[in-house]
Formats: sequence, structure tokens, C-alpha cells
Amino acid sequence: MKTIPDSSIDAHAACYNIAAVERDTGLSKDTLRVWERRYGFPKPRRDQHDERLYSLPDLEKLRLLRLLIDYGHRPGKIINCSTAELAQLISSRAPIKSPPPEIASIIDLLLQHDVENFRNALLQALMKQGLLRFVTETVAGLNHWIGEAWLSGRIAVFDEHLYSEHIQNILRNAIIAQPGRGSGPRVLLTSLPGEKHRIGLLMVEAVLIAEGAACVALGTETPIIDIKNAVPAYRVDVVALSFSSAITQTAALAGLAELRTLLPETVEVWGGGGALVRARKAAPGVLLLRSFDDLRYALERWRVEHVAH
Amino acid sequence: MKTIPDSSIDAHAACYNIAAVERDTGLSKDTLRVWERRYGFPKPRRDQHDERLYSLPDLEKLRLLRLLIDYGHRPGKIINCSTAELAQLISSRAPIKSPPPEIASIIDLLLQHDVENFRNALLQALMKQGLLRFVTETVAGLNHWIGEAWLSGRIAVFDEHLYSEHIQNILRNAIIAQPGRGSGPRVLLTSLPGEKHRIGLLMVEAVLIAEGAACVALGTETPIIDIKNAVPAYRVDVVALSFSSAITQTAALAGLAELRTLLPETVEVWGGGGALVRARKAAPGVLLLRSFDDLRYALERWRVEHVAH
DNA sequence: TCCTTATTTTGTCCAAGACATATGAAAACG
DNA sequence: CGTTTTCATATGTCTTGGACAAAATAAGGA
Repeated sequence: MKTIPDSSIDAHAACYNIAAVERDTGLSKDTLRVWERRYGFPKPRRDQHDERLYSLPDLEKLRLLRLLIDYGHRPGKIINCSTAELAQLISSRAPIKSPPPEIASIIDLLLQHDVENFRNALLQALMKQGLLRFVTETVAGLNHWIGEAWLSGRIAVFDEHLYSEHIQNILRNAIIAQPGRGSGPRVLLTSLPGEKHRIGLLMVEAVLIAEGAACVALGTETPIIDIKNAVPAYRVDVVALSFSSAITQTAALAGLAELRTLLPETVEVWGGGGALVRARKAAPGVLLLRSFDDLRYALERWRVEHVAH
Repeated sequence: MKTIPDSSIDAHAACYNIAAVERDTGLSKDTLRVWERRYGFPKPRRDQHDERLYSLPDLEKLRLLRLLIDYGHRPGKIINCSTAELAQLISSRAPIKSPPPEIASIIDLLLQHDVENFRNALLQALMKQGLLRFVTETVAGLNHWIGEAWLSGRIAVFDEHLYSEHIQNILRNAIIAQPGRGSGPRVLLTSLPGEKHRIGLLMVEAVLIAEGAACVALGTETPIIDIKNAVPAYRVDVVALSFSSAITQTAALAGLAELRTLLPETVEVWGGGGALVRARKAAPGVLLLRSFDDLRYALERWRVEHVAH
């Protein structure tokens, strides 16, 4: 059977088959082929068996396109812009501000590959701010500005990997250090298949635990049917799902709606994350959380409602 | 654009379109269609536009098939068995021996969904044994026996997710609690694209740090080209890659050989993990680590060689 | 300004064929 | 007899071009 090719074989030539491009850009194979047919981009060269081989510049342009489309641009309007024009569209999208100094100093340490001091700076920020402010201010800020840096090519893939690992270390350390369950609802926390971003999930878990809720964290990519089965097993009151911007808003809302139909009425369904901040309305019985404040309000509301009974 | 249908319309009929089945079973749309063409299963009914609508029983049988195929069965041989026969095949995979009592008691807590006591049992084991023994005995044992339980169908998907999350919490907590760099080599630790298993990587990181080496952990799935670029940036002495049994031995050895050609002679390449325990020999200049003891010997050897200079 | 209704855009699904690679069995070797 | 090599089969992924529904936009009307 054909598998994702060993990218090492052509690492220097930077050739990607359609499966690798799907994985790296999040654009489906069908979409890639239909864009080629309709718009003439991307137009990859072929190997000896007429299979598509995408170049690294194509891949970069596709990533920019994906980003702009997520932001609201239409594919047909921008697909024939040059990579430079797309990059300019992105940078012109938001007024170019620089990150606040406390964020900038941490990012500088990452860019200088100073692992030790990077780790220490994160730990110090956590100690100084406490878990709640650390998550909602420092980590959220770092995510945003590191995303910006990645878009403009100022940060390497391996730097981002290192960042993700260290944030996970810190957040999980804080999570396990917290005392046992609190007074709040039992919240099952996970993401649906295809959603691989772990940091958002850990941030939510940290906030929930800091607020005294009991969290059952299943990590990323739990199939819907297994979420359904886990709800009675762990006797949870709320199922919370996280959707990063890597997933389309439509897919996120559809997943939430499907889950809603599978769970008993007594179990609440909450959804949040980058894919949903601009969503208008969700299926009935699904609560959208567009910020960490929304999350805290939702917790408080749950407590009020369940004390009354 | 077509999306996952609002299943609330047909919630009781439990109909899934091909995208939902792909998401929940991990079988690609192409695979589902070609199975239907070749083997006659699954044979979903169609909606008014001739699009496939899979039933819940089909979905359940597909998940059993996926499980058995992962374990080594061939699709063509088992695809026309009934769901009951498949379930029996799975349960007949019972382990020959039972786990030692200290492992069994922890697994029992997981099977009873007792999150609090499960967490506490892990923490207690860590305290009692120290990081090194905890990793090489308890965590290694848990991985093995939970794998067995998964194969025989005695453990749910969500239980395994919860296990993975908690082990990560504990290991990362231990990792960050360690004092800064030690005397040993700087080791870059990661896995190649396609290798998603994080726990093995974290176990290695814990052992390295306990032994006083400085670890640059990049998490899973770092493209080879990015590993190459990270080596000078972080000035590492050793690149260590982890390969779980989910990857074939051939693929693991090929990846190591490829990396070896891309790195300068002065940087060592180490490989380990389930895929390589039975490997005979690797490419020249690649060190195979078949056990945690091998890892510790390799560290000691490096230190001896680099003190002499 | 808001709601309803056309029109265009855009992503997903389909079919059937082709083919490379994983797997397992048979053959040749040490 | 154990080990590697060779071959055949099984199996998953890629191909093309057509079709069409849902989303997004534009146009019309209260």
C-alpha cells in the first residue's frame, strides 16, 4: 500500500505528495485537485507515474491561502496573488503592533535558542502571575505572537516544537500540583478527530482546575462515539470541546451539533477555541465560549443553576 | 460546500456520511469505497443523491475491523466475518500471563474510572520508586499491560486517552522539577513524521534528565529537514529518535540512515523504541538502543570519550 | 435596516481504473 | 535447520472528470 512518502528521500529537493500537503496545510486532497482544475493553482509537477509533486514554495503559498480563507477571504479572489502579495495581505490585516515587552522578552529567548533561560522565564511568569493570569495573559499572548512570527517566517519549525513542549511541561506541572476535585461541575475535556492542538486544551484545563472544577481530560482527537461512552463512565456534567483555527467553523459547529444529539439532555455541551470566536450561533443546547471569561461565566452559571435544585 | 449533515434530523436512524465514518474509524474515504467495491462490505444505503449513508452497526463493525487489522489480521480474511465473530476474535486475544499486582492494582483503578485514586496511585508509585525506577518499571509495565488489555478489548478508547494524559502530566511534572542541565551530552529528542507516540519520548526524556544529560525535546513528528536545522541552532551532541511498534522496523532504520547522512560526523545518532528492539544492525554511525540500560550505557560511553579529549 | 430570494462560488462525493508497496509464501542459500 | 532472496498476491492511495448541495454573495422588496 502506498503511504506518506519518506520525506527524507527528497528532503533537499523539497517535494511533497498530495497526502503530505493535505497533512501540512489542512486542505483536503479533493480541494487541492479541484483548485488545480479550476484556478490553475497549485500546478505541481508530476513524478514518473503522473502523481503530483508539490514544491516547498507551493506549500508555503497554500498555507497563506488557508489562513486568509479562514479569515474570510474567498479562494477565487486571492488564489492567483503572489506569495508576497498574500503575505502583505496578512500583515496588513492587523495593524502591525509589537508584542508587549514581557511577551517579547520571552519570545526573544526562544529565537535565541536559549533553552534554559526560556524555561526559567516561563516559570518565573507563572510564579509571579499565578496560574489563571499566566494562562489567560502570558500563554495566550505567546500563542498569538508566536503565530504571527511563524506567519512572517521569523520562527523555525523546531522552535515552535520546542515552545509547545515547554508550555505543555509548565501547564501540566501546574495542573497536577492543584489539589483534588473542587465544588464545580465535572467537565470532560477533549477535541474531535482531526483537531491536534493540545495547548488550547491544556489552557482550558488549567483554568477549570484553578476555578475549582473537576476535569476529566482525554487529550486530543477522541471519536464522538467514545465521548458518548465516556460520559456515563465518568459521570460528567459537562462536555467541553476545543477547536483551534486549524479547523473550519462549519466543521466545528457540525461536530458540536452531532455530539448534542448523542448525549442526554442533562449533560451540557460547551465549545470554544479559535475556530468559534467569530461564530454567531450554535445548535440548540450547545454553549459557545468565545473567551476565557465566557468559560468562567459558564461555570458560575452552572453552579447557580445546580445549587437551586 | 457540503458538510457533515445535521444528524439531529436522523438521530434515531443513526446515519453517518462517509466523512463522519472516516473521522470516527480512521479509515480513509478511498479505503471505504474500495472495500465496498472489492469485498462488498460495508454496503451502505444511499440518500436521494446516491451518497453513502452508513448505519451504526456498520460503524461498529468497521471499528472492530480496524482494531484487528492494527493487530496484524488481513482485511480480506476477516471482513466478511460477523460482528460477533470479530468480537470473539478480539476477546480470544487474552494475555497469557497476568500483570504483577502493583501494575494490576493501578490498571484496576483506571478500569473503574476512579480518576482521583488513579492519579494518586501513580504519584505514590513515583514517590516510592524515584523517577528512574518509576519510568523503567511502572510506566513500562503499564504501557505493556494496557496495550494487552486494549488488544483484548477490555479497555475503552477513552480509558486509554485518560491514561495517556495522566502519564504525561506525571512525567512532565517530574521533568520540569529536575534541576537545570547536568554534565552529560546535549541530546535532541524527537520522532519522525508519522510517529505520534509521545509517552515513549517522555520516558526517555525523564531517564536522560535523571542521568544528568541536557535534553532538547521537540515532541513528536519533526520533519527530518527541521531536525537537521535544529542541530546547529541548539548545538546538540546527540540526536535521539524514538520509534514505537506502530512503525515498521524497516521504516525506522531508513529514517535513521537518512538522518545520519544529513548530520555532521561529530553529532551522534541514536535510535530506540519498540520498532527497533529486534533490529540486528543499523546503518554505520547509528547507535541502536534496545533498552533503557542501553541508553544509560550510551550516555556513560559518551562521557568517557569526551572527557579524554 | 432588515428579511427574502436569486445567483455564484466552492468544497465534497462519485465511479472505475491504475499502480506501488506491504505482506506472506515459496525458493534458494549458508 | 535457520536465514535471506524472490515472487505473487493483497491492499491502500492516486488518478480523471463530472455532478451537485451548501455557503456566501448579490439583488430585490417590505
